[in-house]
Amino acid sequence: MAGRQKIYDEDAALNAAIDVFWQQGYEKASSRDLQKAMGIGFSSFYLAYKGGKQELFAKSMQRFFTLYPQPFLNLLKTIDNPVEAIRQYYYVMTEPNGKFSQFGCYFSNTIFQADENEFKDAAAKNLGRIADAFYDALLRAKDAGTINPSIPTELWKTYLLNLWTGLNTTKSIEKDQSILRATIDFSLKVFE
Amino acid sequence: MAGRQKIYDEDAALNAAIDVFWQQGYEKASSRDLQKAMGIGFSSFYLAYKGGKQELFAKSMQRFFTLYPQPFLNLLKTIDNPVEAIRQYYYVMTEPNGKFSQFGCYFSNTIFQADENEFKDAAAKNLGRIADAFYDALLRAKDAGTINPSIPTELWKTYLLNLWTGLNTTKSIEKDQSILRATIDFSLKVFE
DNA sequence: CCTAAATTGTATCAATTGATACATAATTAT
DNA sequence: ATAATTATGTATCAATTGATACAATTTAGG
Repeated sequence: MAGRQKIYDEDAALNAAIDVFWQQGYEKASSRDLQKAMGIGFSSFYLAYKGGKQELFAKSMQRFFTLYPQPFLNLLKTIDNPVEAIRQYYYVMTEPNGKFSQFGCYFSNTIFQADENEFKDAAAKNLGRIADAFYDALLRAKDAGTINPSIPTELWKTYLLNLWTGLNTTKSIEKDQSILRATIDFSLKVFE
Repeated sequence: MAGRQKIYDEDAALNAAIDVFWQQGYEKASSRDLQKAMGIGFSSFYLAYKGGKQELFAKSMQRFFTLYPQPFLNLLKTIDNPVEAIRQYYYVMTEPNGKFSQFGCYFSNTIFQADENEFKDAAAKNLGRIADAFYDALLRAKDAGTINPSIPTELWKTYLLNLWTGLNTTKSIEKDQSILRATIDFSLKVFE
């Protein structure tokens, strides 16, 4: 393995790219924006990501899932009261200074903003994985008698997805944090 | 008033522009795409819309409201059972071959896709106008004893907005029309 | 008819886009 | 040391963007 050493940190660069895509979306994030944020030039960019912006975005979305939803989904497996945990997860969309309320949901944004159907499908699949994990945790709580849902089992995933994806837009219309949280609370009551 | 006569129909051209913006969003709809759909050239385009794409979009969004939500909001004022009417309105998002399910909600899309905050705010305001009309109709029905809502009055608008804006994304994840409709039905039960 | 006003068609502009070419620099194996 | 290999910096490409210039065309009023 001869050759010059990398002058930049690959992980740090990818994390920087995630934030650029998160803020601007796939189409609006230009390759120059990305390179600037990643602290690298054209040559290093296309050497590391031969597929260019497309390849970078695919890896970026993959790591986003690993960084943000995945730890929570793992936690959810060990928790007795999933409704309360899910509520806190949804609350992050209402925190005025958080990345989620400012940039929105990475996956929902992608479904809206990306041209390539490949990315839309991948984003939808990631949201589906989250809904699946929510479903599993709630089903365990129901079987254990911790919760007594009044909503039919077959609607759980879509109902929870719709609450989350809705918040992603609604937060731009309704700025009052307490109203948003009250709407989350009310919507989640059907699981208690 | 001397001068050459317009060779194209202004209303038809604006309607064509609406569909282009609806399908592609403000940023992705290029001025050439718009001109082609409108059946006019550069000169006529910038003569009719001196503000260019921005002015055309502003007028397009205005007319969209007049063409689609407005007639329904007028109808809502004359109706005894607003919940059933609102349900049907929400159902359009689940019709596989309809413009709404294919292109999504014009206003929600704009909030996600437009760069200019001016357009995001205008889109949010339009959604607010719809929510206001829903609120008024439901309040009348409650006062008349037609419905017996179990959701606090102060959450009505946000709850209804969230259901609608959520569907705009959720329909891309959950393709089963019957599940989508069942979710709408279940969510609207709190007003009955 | 003729002139001023309004509309249209074509060519073109500067800026930005994603991406590549190519020379230079640094590192390791032989 | 020298060759092979990897990384970097700069210049540049073709395509597309929103927008303008300008001449040609059509129409109404005098």
